[in-house]
Amino acid sequence: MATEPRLTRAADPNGRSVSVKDVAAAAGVSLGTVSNVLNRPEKVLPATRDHVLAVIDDLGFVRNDAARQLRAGTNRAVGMIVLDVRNPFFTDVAQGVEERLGEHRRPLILGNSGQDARRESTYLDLFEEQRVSGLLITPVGQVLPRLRRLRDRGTAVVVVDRRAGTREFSSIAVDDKRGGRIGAQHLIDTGRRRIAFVGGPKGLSQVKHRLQGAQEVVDATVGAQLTFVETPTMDAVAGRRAADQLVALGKRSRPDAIFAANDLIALGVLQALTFAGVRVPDDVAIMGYDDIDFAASAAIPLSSVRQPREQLGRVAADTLLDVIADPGAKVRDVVLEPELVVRRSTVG
Amino acid sequence: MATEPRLTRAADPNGRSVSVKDVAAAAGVSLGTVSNVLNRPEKVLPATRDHVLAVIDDLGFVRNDAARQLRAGTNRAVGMIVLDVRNPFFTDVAQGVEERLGEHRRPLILGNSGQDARRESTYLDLFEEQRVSGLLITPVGQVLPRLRRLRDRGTAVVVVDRRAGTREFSSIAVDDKRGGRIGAQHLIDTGRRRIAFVGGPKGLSQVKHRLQGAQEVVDATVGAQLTFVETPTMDAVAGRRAADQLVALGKRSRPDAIFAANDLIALGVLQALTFAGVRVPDDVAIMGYDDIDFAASAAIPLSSVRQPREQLGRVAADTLLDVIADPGAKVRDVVLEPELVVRRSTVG
DNA sequence: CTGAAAGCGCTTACAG
DNA sequence: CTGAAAGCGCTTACAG
Repeated sequence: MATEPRLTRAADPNGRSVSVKDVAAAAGVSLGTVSNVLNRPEKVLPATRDHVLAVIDDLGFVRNDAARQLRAGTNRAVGMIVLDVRNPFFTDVAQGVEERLGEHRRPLILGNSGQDARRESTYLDLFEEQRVSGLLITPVGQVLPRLRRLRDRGTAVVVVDRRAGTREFSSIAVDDKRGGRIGAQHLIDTGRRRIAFVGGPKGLSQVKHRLQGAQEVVDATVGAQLTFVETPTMDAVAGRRAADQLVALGKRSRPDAIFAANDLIALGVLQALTFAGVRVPDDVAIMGYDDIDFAASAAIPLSSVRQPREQLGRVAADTLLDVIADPGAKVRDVVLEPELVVRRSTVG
Repeated sequence: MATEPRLTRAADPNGRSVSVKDVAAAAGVSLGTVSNVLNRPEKVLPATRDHVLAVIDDLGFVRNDAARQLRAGTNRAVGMIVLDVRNPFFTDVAQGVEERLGEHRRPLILGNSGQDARRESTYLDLFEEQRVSGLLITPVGQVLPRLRRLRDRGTAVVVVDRRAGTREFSSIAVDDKRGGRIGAQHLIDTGRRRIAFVGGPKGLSQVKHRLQGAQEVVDATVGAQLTFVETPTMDAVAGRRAADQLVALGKRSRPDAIFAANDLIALGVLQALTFAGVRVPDDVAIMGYDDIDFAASAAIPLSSVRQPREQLGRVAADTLLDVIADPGAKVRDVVLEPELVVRRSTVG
C-alpha cells in the first residue's frame, strides 16, 4: 500500500491528545464555543462553526467521551447481554436491536454470558460502571437485585426472550409454554408417543416453560410419555451427547421422537442419530426450536418452533428507547407468539 | 417471584448516585483510602479494608468508570469490529478473543460493521471517543488513516483475518490465496473444469485473494475456466441469488462447480440448486470456505476450506495484549494456514 | 452569540 | 498507612 501523507496530528510529541482547549486556541475562540459547535451547532454563527469544524478536522480532535460523560452525566450507549453469541438466534435478535438503536444513533455494546452466571455478572459490573443508558438482558443467574440497582441508578432495563417475572421491568418474550405445546402436539399428531425432551439447564426459564408445555400435551394424551434429558449447555455438542445416550438405550426403549430445546441441540442430535444409523424421521423424529436459518438447510431439514427473532429485537429496542425517554413509562409485558414450521425431520 | 428486601440504596432520594465521598463519610475514612481499597488494596490495613468494603457493599457503591478513566487516562476495554456478526465464522473468532481477554479481566466490546464502511466508521468513532486500550478490526473501508490516528492516540491496533498491507500494524490472517488454490485444486482434481467463483464485493481483500488463488490454479489447467459472480454481501441470500442466475444459464453453459467465498454463500447456493432440481455434486459440485460448524450438518455436507477460527481469535488477542503492554513491540505479520475438508458436496 | 468559571467523580502524588 | 489537594477534559449555566 502506498504511503499516504500524515493528514492529522492527533497527539503532540508528548503523546498528549488534542483537547477542546487546543482546538479553541488554534481557532481563536473560547472553549465554550468549541463545545457549542460540538453539542448545539445551531447556537453558533455559521462562519464560526465552519471555522471551528475545520480546525477540529485539521488537528484530528476527537472528543474524550469519558470527560463528556462525567460532566454531562449521560452515556448514550446501550448494553446487551445475550445467552450465547454463537447461537444465530441471539445474533438475529441483536441485529434487530442494533438496527433500531442505530436509527437513534445509539451504539450497542454486546456482551456474551455464554449461559454462565459469573460472566453475566462481570458484564453487569461493566455496564454498571459505565452507566449505560439502557440494558437489554436475557438473564441466566439471580440478577433481579442487580437490575433493581441499575434501574435506581437511572439505567433503563428491559428483559429479552423471557418474562421479567415481576412488574418492575418490561419484558419482550415469546410464549415458551405455547411453543412447547405446539411442538409436542405436532409430534403426537404425527403418531409419536415416546418423546424425549433434550435441553438445559432446567433452571433456565426458557427450557422450563418449553418443557412444561410439552408435558401438558403429553399428559393429555393416553399412552404418551415424556422424558427429560438435561444438558449443561444448549449447543450442538450437548445435542450429540444427549443423542448418544438415547441411542445407547437400544431400539426397544429409545424414544420415537426428540424435542430439542433449540435448533443447535437439534442439529447435534441429528448428526449423532445419522452417525449411529438411526433413520430420521422414520425411526426417530426430531423437532427443533427457534427456526434459525440453518434449520432449513440441515441434512434433514428440521421441523422447528419458530420464534420471531427480528421482531423480538426490534420491539425490545423500541421498548428500551421508550423507557430511556421516560423512566416512568408503563411497564410492558409483551408476549409474542411462536409458530410451527414443519419440515422433513418429523414427516418423511 | 417473591418480593425481596431492598438490600441496597444505590441512589439517594434525589437520584444522585453514591460516590466515593459518600463511602468515605460512611466509613469514617478519607476519600483517598477508599480509592486505595479499590485500586491498591494491599496498601490498606486489612481491618480498614474490610470495613470499607462492607460499607461499599452496604451502600451499593459502584465506581463511575467515566471518572476513573478520565483521571487515570486508561480504559481497560478492547473494541472489536467484525464484518458480519451473523456469520458464525466471526462469532467463533470473537469467542477465542473473549476467552483470552477474559483471562486478563479485559472486557470486549463487539461492533458489527455488516460489511458497511459507514457503520464501520461509526464504530471507529465510538471506540476513538472511548479511548479503548485496544482495537481488533477486520477492515471494510479505507481505514488506514483512522487506524494511524488511533495508534497515535495510544490505542493498540491489530488487524484480524487479513494482512495489514503495511508494516505499521500487526495482523493475524489466514493465507487466502492459498485457500483459493486448495479449494480450486480439489475441484480440478475431482474432474471439474467450468468453475464459478461466487462472492463479493470484490473490493474485499479476502474475496480478492481467494479468487486470485483459484484463478492461478485454473490458469495452470488446460481446458479449465473460471468465472466470477460478484455478490453484494456474503450471506445465504446472496448465494441463492447467484445460484439462480447460474441455473438460468441452462444445462449446457452452467458451471460444473461452484466455489463460494464463504460457507454462508455455499449454503445458499446449495438450497437454490436443490430447489432447481440440480443434483449436488453429480451435476454441480460446491466448495465452501471457512468450515463453520453448520457446513458439516448441511443437507449435502459441504466440502470447505477450513480456517483455524478459534486460533485466529486467540493469537489476535495475545498479539493485542502484547502491543498494549508494549506499544513499541515488534510488528507481527502472522499468516495461518487453511486446510481442505472434503465432504459430499464435491465427491458423491 | 461569545467567554470565563465551576464542577462532574474519580486517582494520584505528596505531605504527615 | 492515612488525609487534603490538585487536576483529568469536558459541559453547562451565567454574565457580558
